[in-house]
Amino acid sequence: MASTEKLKKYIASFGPLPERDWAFFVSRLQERTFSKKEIILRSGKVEDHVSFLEKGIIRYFVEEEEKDITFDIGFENGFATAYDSFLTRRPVWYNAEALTDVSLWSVTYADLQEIYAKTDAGNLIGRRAAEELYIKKNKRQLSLLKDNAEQRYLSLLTDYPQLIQFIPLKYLASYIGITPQALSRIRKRIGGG
Amino acid sequence: MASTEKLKKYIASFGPLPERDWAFFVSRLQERTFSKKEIILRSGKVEDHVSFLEKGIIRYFVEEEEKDITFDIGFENGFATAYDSFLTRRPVWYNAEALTDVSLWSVTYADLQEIYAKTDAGNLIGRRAAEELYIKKNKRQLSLLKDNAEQRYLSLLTDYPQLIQFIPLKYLASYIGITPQALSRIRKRIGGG
DNA sequence: CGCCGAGTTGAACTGAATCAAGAAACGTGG
DNA sequence: CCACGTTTCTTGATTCAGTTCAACTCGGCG
Repeated sequence: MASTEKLKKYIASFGPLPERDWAFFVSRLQERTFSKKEIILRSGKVEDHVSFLEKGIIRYFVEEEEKDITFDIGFENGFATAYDSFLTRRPVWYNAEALTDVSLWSVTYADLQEIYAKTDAGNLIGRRAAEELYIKKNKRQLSLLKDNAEQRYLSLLTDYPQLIQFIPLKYLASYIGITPQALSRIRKRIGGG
Repeated sequence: MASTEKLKKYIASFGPLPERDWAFFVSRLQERTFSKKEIILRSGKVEDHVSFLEKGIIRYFVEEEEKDITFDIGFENGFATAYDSFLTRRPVWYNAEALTDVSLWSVTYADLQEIYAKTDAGNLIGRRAAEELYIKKNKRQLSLLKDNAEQRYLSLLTDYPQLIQFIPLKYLASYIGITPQALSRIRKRIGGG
């Protein structure tokens, strides 16, 4: 029973969004919900959706020998998809898991092609999603190169203060690129958390 | 007087490429050349091209206090662009510099829109470029999280054995995320290079 | 020639990994 | 709702990869 209001506001912030385009877009949207710990996309599958993360947190991880690595985290109010697989139609080599109850507004690959063909706003949305995902990776790459672990943790704190409390320390640590022990010590050192 | 053969072969490898589409695409291509150490894109400008890197090596770097950080390297036979700026039409906050003499096949933003509108293959090309850039970032992100400096250097060696010899050690070190001293020692330790 | 930036090497230091053990939190079944 | 086992988190001790500071070499270029 969720509404598409948040998504509409988000998309409208990119540029003009004719009511007609929006209506067509909405007609192709499907709501998908997942409960905490549920796997959203499993390694070996092809990603068939671009989704707006209406509610919840998603982690993307690869399974390495002994431990797995959380290389990306999707926060609410942004796009979420295994974009490389979505574009190439080839299987993903990583997994996506709901860290909390999650609610998505999704369009399938086929529907998106139709949206591209029939609306101007569709192209804007598609391109903007691509850009958002790309920019996020770019920012993170730079942060991994120039910031130390503590600075990366503090950035997360300032960017998503309400959200990181729902993420188990071990996943945050992996995302930051350090061990759980090290993150535990950072938290102790800097106080509040 | 370069030819577009390499580019054609590259694009044809993505999927079917009708001669008509290719011809239209080529009509919008412009060759751009830069000599070693020349700045290709300066911080504050808007990226107006998506380019195929026909020949040469490009480094992308941010200027930090005292030293700068090479966060990306473009190698020949792949797409090269400041994709975030290209999509958003907003200024870049980093620089692109030719590490060797560089030769590019470029399309402008405006021309690419026309190519999208008038050809099917255009969409394929645009999407594939996006995907290539995204995948590269994804791979690198994972590598920064799970590999140590020596492994990252070895990956570079195996991926671009002929090319890394043209890149000054200090830029490679920055790209890997370590100091020049540390890379110098890694090279000594592992022998060849 | 002498200068200058790039690379090398050494020594001391530091942030984070690893190994290990105990404490807290969490989920499941009774 | 409690008891149990399992997972997650914390804390300590030790080790290690990479930084920093510093001196020296090398090669190109005025």
